[in-house]
Amino acid sequence: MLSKACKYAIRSMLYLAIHADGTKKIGVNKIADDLKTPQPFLAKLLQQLQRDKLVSSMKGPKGGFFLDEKNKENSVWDIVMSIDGAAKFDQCFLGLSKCSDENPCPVHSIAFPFKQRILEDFRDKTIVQWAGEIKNSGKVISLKDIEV
Amino acid sequence: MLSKACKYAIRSMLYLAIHADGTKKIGVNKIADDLKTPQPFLAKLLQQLQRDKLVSSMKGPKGGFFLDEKNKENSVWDIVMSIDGAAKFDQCFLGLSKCSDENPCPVHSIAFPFKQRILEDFRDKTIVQWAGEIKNSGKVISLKDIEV
DNA sequence: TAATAAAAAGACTTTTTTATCCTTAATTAA
DNA sequence: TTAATTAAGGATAAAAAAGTCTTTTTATTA
Repeated sequence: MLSKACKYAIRSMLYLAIHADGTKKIGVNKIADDLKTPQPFLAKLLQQLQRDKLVSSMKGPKGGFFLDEKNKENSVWDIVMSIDGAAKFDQCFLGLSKCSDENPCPVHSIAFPFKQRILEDFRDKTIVQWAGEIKNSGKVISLKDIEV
Repeated sequence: MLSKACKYAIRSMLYLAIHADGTKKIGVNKIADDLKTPQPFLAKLLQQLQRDKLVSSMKGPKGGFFLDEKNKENSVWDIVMSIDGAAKFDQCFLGLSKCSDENPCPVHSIAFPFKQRILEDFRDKTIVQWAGEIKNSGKVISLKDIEV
């Protein structure tokens, strides 16, 4: 559904939304370390996101990545588009090239509502909103990875 | 979630459940053609399923693949296990190595019920049951692919 | 202004997944 | 019993995804 690349990207962006801002930037090393993602690979992804104006960066000492006010108003869906593209996400669970309410695969009735629900969340909530929910949730919602 | 290989495998098996039996076997060429899957690749998959006793086959003219009574009592989950393995299916939507109710990723609350639901269906329904539902459903449920 | 720290960029490598090809074995029917 | 047909098996190839390395650019601070 989502490539590893895209999963890394989404987690990094939410991580930045929570931990970084214009005055406190965070470098790839730190991010990759916390999220347990391959460092140079993540660097590539952040570069890509930066090109698409989804994340901001500064070179040099005290430099790093952060989200400016505009970046924060983007959605998780924008990240998916930048890394995987829309087509990748919107695929039939059983691989039919044309799977719809009229022409459903055997699991369409289960898979479609789920995809819709995730899609809504991804498309309609801004990154700050996500970050807020993560921070204020009673549960300890994870972005950092704990290897098992 | 599921590899292409696994999607091809599931569709072929349901296809066989509906269209073949001990007296009418179907060859890979016909299956691959209807399902629009790469023929030699599908052959490999059916071989694998045959080794795991999920599908039956006969060589020679009038030979081909079919499901015997035992095969029909297997589940779609058995196919997933044979081709992808359980681990592949049960992965966190955002890639956390440990994602659970106690340690949820930001989309766990949406993704988990979906995975459970699919898993139940895959595990608890036999292949004949699937086939029956597909045949008797009001809708035209697709296994064959129509390229767009 | 020099040293340093960090991102940007591009080329490259490795691994995984998907897909093909070729030879052998089994079965059927003429 | 021979020709035809179809699966089984193994080796290989191609494509995609994941990951690394090296050099260049930009900013900071001493």
